Amino acid sequence: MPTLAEEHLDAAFAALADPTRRAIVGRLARGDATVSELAAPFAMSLPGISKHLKVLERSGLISRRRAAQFRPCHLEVDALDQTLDWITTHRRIWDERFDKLDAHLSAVQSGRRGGKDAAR
Amino acid sequence: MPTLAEEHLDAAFAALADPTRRAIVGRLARGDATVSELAAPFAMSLPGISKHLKVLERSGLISRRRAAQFRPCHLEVDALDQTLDWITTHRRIWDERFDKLDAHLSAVQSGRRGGKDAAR
DNA sequence: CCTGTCATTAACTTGACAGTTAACTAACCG
DNA sequence: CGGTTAGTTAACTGTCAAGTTAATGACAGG
Repeated sequence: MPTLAEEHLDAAFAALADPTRRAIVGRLARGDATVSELAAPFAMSLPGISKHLKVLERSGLISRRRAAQFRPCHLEVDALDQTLDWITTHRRIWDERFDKLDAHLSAVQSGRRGGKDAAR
Repeated sequence: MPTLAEEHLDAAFAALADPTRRAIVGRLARGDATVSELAAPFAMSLPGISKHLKVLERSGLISRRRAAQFRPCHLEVDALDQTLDWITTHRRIWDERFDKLDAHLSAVQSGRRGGKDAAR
């Protein structure tokens, strides 16, 4: 039973797994842009870009509004932050693991009291 | 022509897009583990887990060694950091955009000199 | 050496996604 | 109204990934 946050991470990470979409996110980090503006750097049909934008929108990473015949795209930085949070959290857990190992080694070096849990 | 780093990001983000694989990474952040240990929490066949591990390994997020008939898995935190770097970089670009906007607004408020670049 | 344990490979099914072209919708502009 | 610009939807193709079961490899230990 995946939580809602989990499902959102699925979509956000999957969206970021494509280089075209990462480039689009990179562009939008500098400010909103229309579909044509976003498409310009790529040797890809407009429908192709449109699909990428739909993927990004479903993932919550971008939103779109209507302005005349344009559809300006906007980076939703909160969604990006959720992916950031997941990674930093687990990165931190990893670091804490080393802290514990260091503490253990220090204890062993000074106290010299048994080697339980040394290696699996 | 995607750079090597780009390709690696493709694989790393794609690997993290799956909840099972994220859970495996989460487990490995707490320390190395064998395939069976990693598989235990999941209602999935062992070959299924094996495939996920292969995806994680190809992405560079984990490595495996051999110890008797076990294949202990190890989190490669550098690969995780690369994804972290990509996101933080673009997150920072986004923040700087606001800085510029603020500067612009301040300038407008004090100096009152023309509205170039107001909206696209 | 043969049996059990740990794990992978093989073969297959199913479903999703990237990309295309062609056709369509929506809105401005003259 | 008709044309133009901006973008999406439809239909189709090819590729790749997730999951399964069944068979196979690698190693420890009596």
